[in-house]
Amino acid sequence: MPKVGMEPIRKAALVKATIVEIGRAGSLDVTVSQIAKRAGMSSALAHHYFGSKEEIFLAAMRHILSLYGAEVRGALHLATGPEARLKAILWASFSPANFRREAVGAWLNFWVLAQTVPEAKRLLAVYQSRLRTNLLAALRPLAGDRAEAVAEGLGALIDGLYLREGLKSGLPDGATAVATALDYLNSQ
Amino acid sequence: MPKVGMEPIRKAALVKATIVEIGRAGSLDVTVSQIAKRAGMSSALAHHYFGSKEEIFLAAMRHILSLYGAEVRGALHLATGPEARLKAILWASFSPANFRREAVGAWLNFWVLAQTVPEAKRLLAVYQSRLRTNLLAALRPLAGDRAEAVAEGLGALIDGLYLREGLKSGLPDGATAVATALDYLNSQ
DNA sequence: GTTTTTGTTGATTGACGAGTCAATAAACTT
DNA sequence: AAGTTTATTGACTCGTCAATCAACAAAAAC
Repeated sequence: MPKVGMEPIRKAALVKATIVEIGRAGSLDVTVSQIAKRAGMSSALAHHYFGSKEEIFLAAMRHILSLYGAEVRGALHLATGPEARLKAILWASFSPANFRREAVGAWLNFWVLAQTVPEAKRLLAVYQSRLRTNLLAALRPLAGDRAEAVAEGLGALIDGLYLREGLKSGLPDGATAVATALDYLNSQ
Repeated sequence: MPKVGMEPIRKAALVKATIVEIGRAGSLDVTVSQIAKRAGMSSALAHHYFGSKEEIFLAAMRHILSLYGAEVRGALHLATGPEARLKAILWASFSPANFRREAVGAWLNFWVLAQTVPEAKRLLAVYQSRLRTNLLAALRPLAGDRAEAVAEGLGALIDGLYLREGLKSGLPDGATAVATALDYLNSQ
């Protein structure tokens, strides 16, 4: 039943399945077969489209990062004024879409991937510097020359809250995370 | 040349080698053979003493955690007054011993391990609650009923700074990390 | 209507790695 | 001195998994 134009569909399914499987397993120890099975195809097909397991992982990482980026951009678009922009970034970071368990699990593992795979490191660096730029732009009118330091701290705080979320047993709780981050902000 | 009483020596060597190898590899994809080789013995001997790879990992994790705990306890012992105690915790967290690249790399990977291995999760939870208790005790005289929230934020901030350190290319820089955390504190 | 491109998979290869075993030997016990 | 415990390893088993291949099918191109 080979229909033409399957490539993007298959690829998207694989990316989605990869994120789910990594979230499930809690590690990168996920076989191509598992991923392919969840995406409803043979492992050979997964290799056919992506060439290697590493490429699959990288595509999944790009996807998560671009989802996050889109969400931030969208929220930023609606926000006027520095405070609103900061809030928008925080809400987007801890929005249900980014803060679901699978995504957080995947995120943590991409951090690990970045330790070994240069391309993963690059992607993460891009995300970090974008976050930093966004924070900085919103902070400068509020914090002046302390903006740099505050952005640094806030960035680390966001990552830390993510990290802890991955370990918690209960349900993800974006609201509390936002509250903690806002608390930090207000006092600066 | 079998001398008696090797067990603790061999185990210590394996634990040390495990941390180094995980730091090197940047992931838990480290073979028992690699670890054993670095520790100067055969992989069979490593299995003989620890039974399984997972046990080796857990022992390494316990070791790192107990090193950290000892350092905090030592620093806390010398500190008088809430501010000094907070500083002591921060200095210990980012001391050269805990903040060397291998240790940070290992730390990150233990986080991943905690996602799947219950015992690892337990160990990490113990560390987190101890940190929380220490912070809380020092914060209460300073921040009153806001202590809870501040401790939560500060804990996440410390983890986040660790996380980012693992990814950075340059040398570890504990001083800057402490400064960022102190900055957070002062403003609260 | 044949050739080429695209989609698809079952079977296979080749490597690697955790854990076991049998064997060897030194050191303690009685 | 015989027996037991501890230390130690090379060789082996058994499973797993990434990646490849050969083959088949449908659509598109020519």
